[in-house]
Amino acid sequence: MSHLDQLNSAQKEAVMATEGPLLVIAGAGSGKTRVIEHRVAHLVENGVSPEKILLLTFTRRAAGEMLRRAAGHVKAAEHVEGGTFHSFAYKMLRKYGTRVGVPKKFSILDEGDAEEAIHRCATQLGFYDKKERFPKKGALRKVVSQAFNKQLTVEAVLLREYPNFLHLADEVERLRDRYAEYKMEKGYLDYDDLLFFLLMLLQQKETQVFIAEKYSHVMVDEYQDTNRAQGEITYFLGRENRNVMVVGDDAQSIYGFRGASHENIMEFPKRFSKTKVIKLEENYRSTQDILDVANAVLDNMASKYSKEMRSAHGEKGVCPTMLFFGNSRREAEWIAGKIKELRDEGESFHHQAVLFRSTYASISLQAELARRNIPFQLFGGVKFYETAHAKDLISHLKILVNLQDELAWNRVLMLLEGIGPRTASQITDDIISVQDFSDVFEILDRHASVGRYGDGLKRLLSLLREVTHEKIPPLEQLKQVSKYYEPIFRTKFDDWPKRLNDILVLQEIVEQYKNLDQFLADFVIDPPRLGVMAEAEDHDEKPLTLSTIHSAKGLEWDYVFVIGLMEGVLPSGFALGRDDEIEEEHRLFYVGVTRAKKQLFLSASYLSSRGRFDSAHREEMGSGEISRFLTAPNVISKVEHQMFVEEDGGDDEGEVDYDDEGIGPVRRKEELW
DNA sequence: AACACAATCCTTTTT
DNA sequence: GGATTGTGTT
Ligand SMILES: Nc1ncnc2c1ncn2[C@@H]1O[C@H](COP(=O)(O)OP(=O)(O)OP(=O)(O)O)[C@@H](O)[C@H]1O
Repeated sequence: MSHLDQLNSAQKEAVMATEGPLLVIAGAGSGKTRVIEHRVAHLVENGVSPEKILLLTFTRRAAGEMLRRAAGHVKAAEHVEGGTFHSFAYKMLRKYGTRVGVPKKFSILDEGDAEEAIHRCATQLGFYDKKERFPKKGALRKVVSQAFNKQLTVEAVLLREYPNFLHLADEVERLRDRYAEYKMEKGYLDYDDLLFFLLMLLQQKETQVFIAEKYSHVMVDEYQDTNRAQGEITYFLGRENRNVMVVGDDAQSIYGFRGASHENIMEFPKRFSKTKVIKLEENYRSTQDILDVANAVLDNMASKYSKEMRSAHGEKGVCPTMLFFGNSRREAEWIAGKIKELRDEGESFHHQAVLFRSTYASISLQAELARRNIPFQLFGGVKFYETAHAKDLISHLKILVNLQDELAWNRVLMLLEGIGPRTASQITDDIISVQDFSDVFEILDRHASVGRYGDGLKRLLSLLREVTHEKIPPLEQLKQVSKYYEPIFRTKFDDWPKRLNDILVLQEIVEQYKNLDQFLADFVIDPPRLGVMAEAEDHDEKPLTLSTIHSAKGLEWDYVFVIGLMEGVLPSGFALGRDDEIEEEHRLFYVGVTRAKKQLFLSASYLSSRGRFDSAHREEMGSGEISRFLTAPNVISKVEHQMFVEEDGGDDEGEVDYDDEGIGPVRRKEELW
């Protein structure tokens, strides 16, 4: 029982309340996740088998952290079940999907695949034949997805996001229906379908009974990040035995763009009668100096999240620092220098993080870190599984697993010289009408008589013959495919040397699988943790973290730098002029600030690195002003300011001339604002 | 029907 | 800056 000593009384109460619905609502760093950890340990110690405990949350990163921490106290706890809602849905639907009409074998469409599918549907419906411009696939996917995630009509989403296409609501709705049919016909599920069909499954009484037997306790972390579907899923998971605990912080709700809101938290006690509500009052993460800033930020928001946070240790700490630079390269130089300095004083890279609103805000810093040989790990931005070269290779593997995979075939064929959309579609249609490889070979053989692309098809044919000839391990298959792909790869990408390493990385990942099918599923649902940049690879030292604020949720570091605090960056340019979105940006800032344990740096630079290209958007991006979240009087009065501005104002395109001296900190207080 | 090049549009955060 | 759409050529 010793682990219970690591909890305060409110936390203990939550841990000991092992029966009945429970809502833990508390500010950042108050030990909510710790409650989950210890509740798992406590349950396991009291005889609950770990497989009967289900832990869920929305983001992969938070899920990983939660599972890691939950396994930390009692050995057996490493067998608890859980992950993201999506990964749980995938596992359930694999086994029981047919009960709700999901094809027996299905594969997952990532965003790019989904867009491709939607494009095909829209083309089939003739929406691109008309003279009038029809929204492009990316926009269409967004509308369809948002309508589901926010539970809105297509019309309502259009009104908000694409008012210029409002008159096309009927067509978009027809497209949505067609897309839904298409997916069922072809055995595809997109991310939203995972939640949709899981919910459908859980609505069946027999599933509820079965789930109640399989899982005695369900816990959801970061509950404010759940949207309507996920809230319903939680409800049905707990409906039979009512042992559901959700934890969250309404002030940290930052996924409004996909339909998450604090409503689920507020509604929880209504959905589950006799819910025990526990609030945690003390903050164990940050120094009081940091919390003072965080409290001020909370106070500035339109909604009143009146949770005054105070440090449990009563530790005052170091005053947060605000830094202002002439341009983003100077910002990057200074921050990289500071990080190095801290490391040399004994604060390892691993305990420091740089956070930003969107990945592009970190580009200068990435370059600078690489230049200084500082190892870092990047979270957010383009996912490995979304890069064109990875998708090319993966498509070949998908074919091997599912010969009817139309989208994969199309992609593979389009890579060949002389084959464009038209020919690719024709050949694909022929192929998916047959059932086994020998027939496919025959079809390819037949098409290979066309001189224009015959050679390419013959190469493909011989590759396929080789990898299907006998049972060979996934890694061997991938190696063959890579060899086949190499010449295509070199022609297709001018920057292929930069991408080459990814191909080897992919092989390393595949090496761990005996089963291609499993690999392909994991690759999209639970992608391997490899944010490790090439720069970091030959270091033994654990890397620095670079992360979007979204992906930093639930995590903490001793030293945190939040960069790019300008109007148009944070708050994002997209949010300007929309009150509800500004509010969400504000919460995002709050999340960033509350990641810091010991010291917090907040930085802004007058010109972003792409500032001069962005003339088209400069207006809405807010002309280089410091973020309103920072200039609020009650915030700025709680931080120390340092200015680093050169006499000439700083030219971003200047010659590369690194000079760590020369620009001294100029302490100012009020003048600038 | 495919391709190369030019003009034009759009750019976030996650699964 | 990249992605997509349009135009002219093969
Ligand atoms: N009772 C406690 N005594 C000492 N340290 C604690 C206690 N509770 C939590 N902590 C520590 O405080 C930090 C924050 O805890 P935790 O991550 O559980 O907070 P959280 O409420 O989940 O935060 P967030 O809202 O940011 O996800 C962690 O380092 C945790 O180990």
